[in-house]
Amino acid sequence: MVEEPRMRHIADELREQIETGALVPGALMPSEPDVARAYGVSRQTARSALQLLEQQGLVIVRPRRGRIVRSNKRLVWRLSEFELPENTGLASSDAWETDIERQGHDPTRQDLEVETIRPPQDIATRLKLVPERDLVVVRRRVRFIDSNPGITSDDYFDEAIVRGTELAAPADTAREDILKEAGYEQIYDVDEIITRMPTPDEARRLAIGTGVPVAELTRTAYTGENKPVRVMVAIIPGDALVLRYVIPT
Amino acid sequence: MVEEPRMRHIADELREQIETGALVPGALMPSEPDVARAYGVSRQTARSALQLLEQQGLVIVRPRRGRIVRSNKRLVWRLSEFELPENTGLASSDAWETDIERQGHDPTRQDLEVETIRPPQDIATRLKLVPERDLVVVRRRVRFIDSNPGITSDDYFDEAIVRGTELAAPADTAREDILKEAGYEQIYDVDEIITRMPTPDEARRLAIGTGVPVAELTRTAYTGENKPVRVMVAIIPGDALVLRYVIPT
DNA sequence: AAGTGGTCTAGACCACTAA
DNA sequence: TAGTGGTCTAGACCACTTT
Repeated sequence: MVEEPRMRHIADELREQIETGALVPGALMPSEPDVARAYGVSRQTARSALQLLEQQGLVIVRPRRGRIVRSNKRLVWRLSEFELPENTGLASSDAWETDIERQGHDPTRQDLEVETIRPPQDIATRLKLVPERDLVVVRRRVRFIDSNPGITSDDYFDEAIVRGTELAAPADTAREDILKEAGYEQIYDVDEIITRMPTPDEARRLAIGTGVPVAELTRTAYTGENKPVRVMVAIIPGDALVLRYVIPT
Repeated sequence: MVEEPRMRHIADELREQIETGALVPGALMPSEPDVARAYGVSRQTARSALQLLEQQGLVIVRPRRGRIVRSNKRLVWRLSEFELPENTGLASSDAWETDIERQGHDPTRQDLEVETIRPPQDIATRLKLVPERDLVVVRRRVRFIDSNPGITSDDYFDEAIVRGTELAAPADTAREDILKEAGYEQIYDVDEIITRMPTPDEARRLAIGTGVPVAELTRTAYTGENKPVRVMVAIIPGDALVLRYVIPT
């Protein structure tokens, strides 16, 4: 029988207290010195144990305040709700505000920033553009939930298409039919979802701690002729949302 | 100007080496003593710096071997491919094997385990069953990619429906029309995706290191009468797959 | 003023991997 | 056998939050 490292043992016991509800979401974890005293170990060992729980996503750290048990409540973001009996007739394109509101939260605050840039390689590939030759208009949004940063979502358009339209200017009232009026009707979307840890930059913009993964959702919109006309990249903190799709079989 | 902590500085420099390609995926990172010597810090500080990179998902740790720069190649799993021009007529239900094969990898090995149990609360809720009264048949799979554990996917069925069918026995050749023959035709799916860190148990089953998040995909299949007849829960390592959906607008 | 997590040092022993 | 990461101790100073 191999003896278990003490930090692991301590982490397991604390983990159990969280899972059984002895420590409820929002509660303060015992501090590093507390744990060190309680188990008769050095502060480093206590710290390592608590850091294991961070890695496992069970607690968030508030420097100089303490560690807090994470809540696992998530809001739902419906990314395709067509053909559902309960469908209320919304376009899925910006169900965001409706979704958040319906769940009792406030989605109104959005920071918007519009730029014209040379496309990054991956965006260029998706839009079938040439990085050295073509330009894209990018509309960067930080969407807030109850005044806290919720997700970032960046929309990319071929500059040659949106030049002169509302989409190329920092207006917030842009309707989705602008592209349609320009002769590019969006017929279908392709969504690609990956999971990873945030870059330091993303962690800062979204105000999330280390140990919170993100989902990266890339939605490419195509016309009937399979021409990609829009790429959206959303970075979603792992503990904020459920992504939901309804799929006819 | 605030002076930057040395561990952060070291981590930033190493991160840059990875991003610029000076350290390629698969390469060994400098060891803890190496970094300590190179920067004139204690081993703990060097270790902390390297652990920052782990948290950021840039390296994986092989205890007693070293740290290795992570590859970011991902395979694509198409979760709805209907109505696509290039559609080859596959059912989306088990596109898994086709998808993996088409990308030049081997999906054939699968470990299957079939059990009849009382449903966990969340499964019971989704299947509209009563945990104390009803039973479910669960078919647990570990699907391998090139002989390495790729994802786990657990299928849950109402025991009263599948009793006596192939789905209730540990056979691997179960076709999807078994439910249809029993009078429960699946008309649509609801997929819900969340992102989180793996439980210690999942990390073990999937042979992933700490610092690698997972996506949890829950697919609930419904009949035309909106009766849920099947729940699949897949645990997907963050660095293994891209989840893809095609959505008519 | 007391307490917190963040950082850092300078040691130590262990089990295992690779040469 | 040399090198690696895993664990652990016993100190220390810091900036900031809460009381």
